Amino acid sequence: MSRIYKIQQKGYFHAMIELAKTYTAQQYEDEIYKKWEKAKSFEPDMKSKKSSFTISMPPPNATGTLHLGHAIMLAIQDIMTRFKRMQGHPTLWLPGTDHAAIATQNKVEKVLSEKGLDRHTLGREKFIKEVKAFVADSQSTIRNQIRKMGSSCDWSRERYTLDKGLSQAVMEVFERMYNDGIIYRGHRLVNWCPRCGSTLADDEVSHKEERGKFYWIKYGPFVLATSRPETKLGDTAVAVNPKDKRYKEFIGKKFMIPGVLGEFEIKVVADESVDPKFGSGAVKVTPAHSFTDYEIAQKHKLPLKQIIDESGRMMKNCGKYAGMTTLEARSAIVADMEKMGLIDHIEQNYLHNLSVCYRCGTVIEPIPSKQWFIDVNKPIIKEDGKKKSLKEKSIEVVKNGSIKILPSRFNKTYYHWMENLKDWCISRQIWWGHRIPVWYCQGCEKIFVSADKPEKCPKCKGKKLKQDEDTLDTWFSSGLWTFSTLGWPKDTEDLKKFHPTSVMETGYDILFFWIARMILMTTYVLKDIPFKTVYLHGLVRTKTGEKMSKSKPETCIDPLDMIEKYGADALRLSLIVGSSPGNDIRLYEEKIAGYRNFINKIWNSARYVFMNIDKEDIKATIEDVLNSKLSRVDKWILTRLNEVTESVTKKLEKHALSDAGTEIYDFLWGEFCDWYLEMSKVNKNKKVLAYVFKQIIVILHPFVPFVTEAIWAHVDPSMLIKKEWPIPEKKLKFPKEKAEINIIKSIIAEIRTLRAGSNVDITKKVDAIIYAGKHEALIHEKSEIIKKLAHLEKLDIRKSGFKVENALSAVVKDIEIYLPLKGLIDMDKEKTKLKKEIENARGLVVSIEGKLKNTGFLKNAPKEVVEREKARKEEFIGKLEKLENRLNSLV
RNA sequence: GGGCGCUUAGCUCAGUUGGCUAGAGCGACUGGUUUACACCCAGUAGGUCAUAGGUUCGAGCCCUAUAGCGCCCACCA
Repeated sequence: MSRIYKIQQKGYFHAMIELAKTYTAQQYEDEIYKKWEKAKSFEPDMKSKKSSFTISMPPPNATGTLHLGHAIMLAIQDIMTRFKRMQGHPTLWLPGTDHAAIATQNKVEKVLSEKGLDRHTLGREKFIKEVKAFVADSQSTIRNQIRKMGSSCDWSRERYTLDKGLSQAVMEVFERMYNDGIIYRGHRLVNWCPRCGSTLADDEVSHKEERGKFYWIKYGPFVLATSRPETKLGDTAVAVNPKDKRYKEFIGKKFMIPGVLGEFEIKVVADESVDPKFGSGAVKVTPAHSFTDYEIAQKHKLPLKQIIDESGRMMKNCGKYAGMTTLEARSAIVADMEKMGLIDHIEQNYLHNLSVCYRCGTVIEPIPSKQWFIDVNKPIIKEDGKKKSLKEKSIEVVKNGSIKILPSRFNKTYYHWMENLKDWCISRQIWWGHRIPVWYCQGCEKIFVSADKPEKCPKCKGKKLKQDEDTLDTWFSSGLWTFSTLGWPKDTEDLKKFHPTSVMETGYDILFFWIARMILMTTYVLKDIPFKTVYLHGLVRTKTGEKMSKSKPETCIDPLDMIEKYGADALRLSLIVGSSPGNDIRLYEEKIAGYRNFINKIWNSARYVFMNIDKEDIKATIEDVLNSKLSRVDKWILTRLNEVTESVTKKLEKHALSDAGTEIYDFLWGEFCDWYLEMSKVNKNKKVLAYVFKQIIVILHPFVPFVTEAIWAHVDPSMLIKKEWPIPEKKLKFPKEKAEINIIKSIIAEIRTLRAGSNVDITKKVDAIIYAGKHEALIHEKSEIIKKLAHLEKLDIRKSGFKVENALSAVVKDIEIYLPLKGLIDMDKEKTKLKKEIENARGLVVSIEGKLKNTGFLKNAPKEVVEREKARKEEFIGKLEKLENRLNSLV
C-alpha cells in the first residue's frame, strides 16, 4: 500500500490514514495479487464439509496473448469463484493451457517460414523442440496476463494438456476406446487441408461464400453443370433423380464420355438426392472428391478414382495435368475443353459455398484416406441393462437436466449437432500433439496399442516396430479436461472432491468443438457428467457491432492496455454489466472509463467514511449497530442494505451477474453516496456508517476485487478475499422508516427542481415553507437534512396554512411545499407548470378510476395490485386537490 | 434450405413470473469551490418500446404475421 501515508490529526480514525484523492489502480493491483497468492488464498479449503464448487478454466491456447475473449471469461469465472469462496464452499478454479495442435503448429511454421525454414527441412525432432520453446514462452506470458485480470485461480494445480499426467489420461482413454472397438481405423473420404497437410474433423471445416464460374459442360448425352470441371478426371458416374422423366431411359446404362484425356466410361445411376430442378438435373459423380458423390457411390457400388493428392495437386493418373494444383488444372482443362467444343456455356458470378480450413482458411479437398475414427453410434455404454452409444448418452444427459445450458436456447443447437454427428476423425498428420499410441509390427503386421515404446511385438516377438506417424486431434485431449486435470486415471482426492465440476463457462462459439466433446468423452470414460451448468458468454464486439480485429486498431481494444489505463476492476465491470449469457457484448473505451469513475467513487466513499468515524467504529458488528441509537435515516439505509444483500445473493446464485452488478452499482452510488452520505453530514451514527460501508465493500468484492481489497486493508487485518459473505438479517427490516425517508428524499428533490427552474442564483440560500399535514413530526425531525440538501436558509414547517403569495410550489403526496421568492418568479411559467402537473395527475386519477371500475380488473388482478391502485388513487386525488387550490390562488 | 437471436432516448444497453407516470450510463443543454470524489454535484431536454394484427381487466414483456440486421447449421452438383 505504497501510496497511503500517515498523517497526524486529532480525534478521528483518519488520523492514521489518508487515502489519495483518486484511486490509481496500477499502484495497487499487482501488489494485492501477490499478497493473495502468497497467502495461498486461491487454494480450496480441503477440510470444509460444505459442498465444493469447481470451475475448470477453459485453457487458453498456448499460442499468443490475452484478448478480450479471455478477459470476459476470466471476469465471469472470477466473480463466480470469489462469490462461492466467500460463502465458505471449498472452491477450486483450476487454470491451465492447451497445446492447441494445429493452431500452434501453424504459428511456429509461420515464424520459421519468415526465416526461410520449414518443418520438413528441420525434421520432426528439431521442429518439436522449436514449438516447445515457443509454447513455454507464450505460456508464461499468458499466466501473467491472467493474473492481471485479478483471476483467483489455484496456480498450484495448473495443468497443461501435454503434461505427463494428462498425456497418460489421453493414452489410457485411447486404449480403452480401442479395446471397446469404438476407436477404429478406416479408409474413407476425409476433409483434407492441403496447407496444414492434415485431416480435419467435420466441425473444423467452415464455410465461406464466394462468387465464381459455373461451367455447363457437354457430357455425352447430357449437358450438366459443375463448379469444379477438373474433377471430371475422377468421374465414374452420372446421377439423376429416379422420377426425372427426361433421363429415365438412361438409368442403368453405360456411356462413353469424351474428355480431355480421351474417352472414359460412366454409368448412369438413379439417386433421390439429386434435385431435378437444379442445374440440368444430371450430376457428374466424383466419388473420391465430394462427400455427396461419395455417398452416392457407396449406395450404388461405384468405383472410386482418386485424382487429387494430399498436397492438393493432380496425381500421376492425370496425364499432362499431373502436378498442377487444382486451380491450375481447372483453367488448363477448361481451355482444352473449349477447344474440343465440350463447353456448353459458362455462368459468371455464380454464388458458391466453399469449404475452408477453420485455422488457415485454405480450401478443403475431400480425399480418400486411411485414418483413425471414433465410432459415435456403436452401443457401448452399459446402463440399466441397455447399451447406449456415445451420441445417445451425450444427448440424454442434457435432455434429462443433468447438465443445464445457459441460455437454454442452446439446448436445441446442441441436440441438432449431436444427432447429426458422424464418426469423429481423430488422427491428424501434424507433429505437434499427442502421438497416436499405435504400433505396427513390421514382421507380422500386428497392430497394437502401447503408450510407451514396446520392446517387441506381443504376437511374433519381432523387434521391428513402427509407431503411427500421426497425432491426435487437439479436442481429444481437451475433451478430457475436467477430469484429467484432477489427476485421472489416478483416483485422487481432488477428483473425488471436485468432479463433476460445477460450472463450465465459455464462449458459445466452442459449444461443438469443446463442450460437446467433453460431454461425449466424460460420459464414456467416467460414466458421469463433466459439469452441471454450462454458462455461455457472447463475443466481444466493437461499439458498432463489428468483430474486433487487429487490423482495425481504432476500435480493437487490447485488454492489457485498458488495465494499464483504467485498472482491471474497471475492465471487468465493463465486460460484465449489461451483458447476458449467449448474447454478444459491445465494448468501447468510454464504457471502461465510466466504470473507472465508479471505482473511484468507491474509493472516495471510503475516504469519506474513514474521515468520519472513530477508530473503533470500523469494527462495528450488527449487534453494535442494533444497540446504538438508530435514526430513521439509519433504519432506512440498513433496510436497503439488507434488501440489496439479499437480492444480490439471489442474483449471483442464479448466475445473473449483470443484474447483480448493476444493483450494487446503483446502491452504492445512487443511494449510499448520493443520499446517505450527504445526510450523514448533518447527523450521523458512526457505527451504522461503518457497518453499511463495510458490507457494501464485501458484496462488491467479487466484481471489483482489487479496489475493495485495497480499502479493506484499512478495515481489518485479514484479507477480504476470505471474508464470509453476509446473510440477510431479519432484524434489519424497517419498512415504515424506509417509506418516511423516501418522503424526505422526494421533498428535497422537489425543492431542488423548483430552485433550478427559477431565476434564483443557485449559490444563494432561500427560504421554504412546508405544510406537512400528518407528516409534520417527521419533517420537523429531518428539517436540518432538508435544509442542507436543498440548500435552504430557513424552513418553516406547519401542519397546514393559508396560501403563500409570490411563491413556487410543489406537492409530494399530501405535503405542500412553497418557495417564497419575491420578484424572482415568472408567474406565467409557474401557472403553465401547474396546469401541466394537474393534467398529468388528473389523467392518472381517471385511468386508475377506470381500472377500479372495471369488474374484470377487480376480479382477476391480484389483491396487492388492487390495493396498490386504491392507495394510489387516494394519493393522486389528494395531490390533485392541492395542485388545483394552488393554481386558483395564483389567479 | 433449416434453426436461432436482435430491433426500447442521438449512442450503448437495463426492463424479473404481464401490474405505479418505461429506466441507466455516455453524449447534449443549464448551473455549481457544500465534510469524500470535476473520474464530482444539482437540474433540464430527449421514447408511437421495428410494423400490423391477436390474447388479456391490463402488453415493452405472451401469441401470429411482416420488415430490417446478425449468427449458426446444411452435400444443392
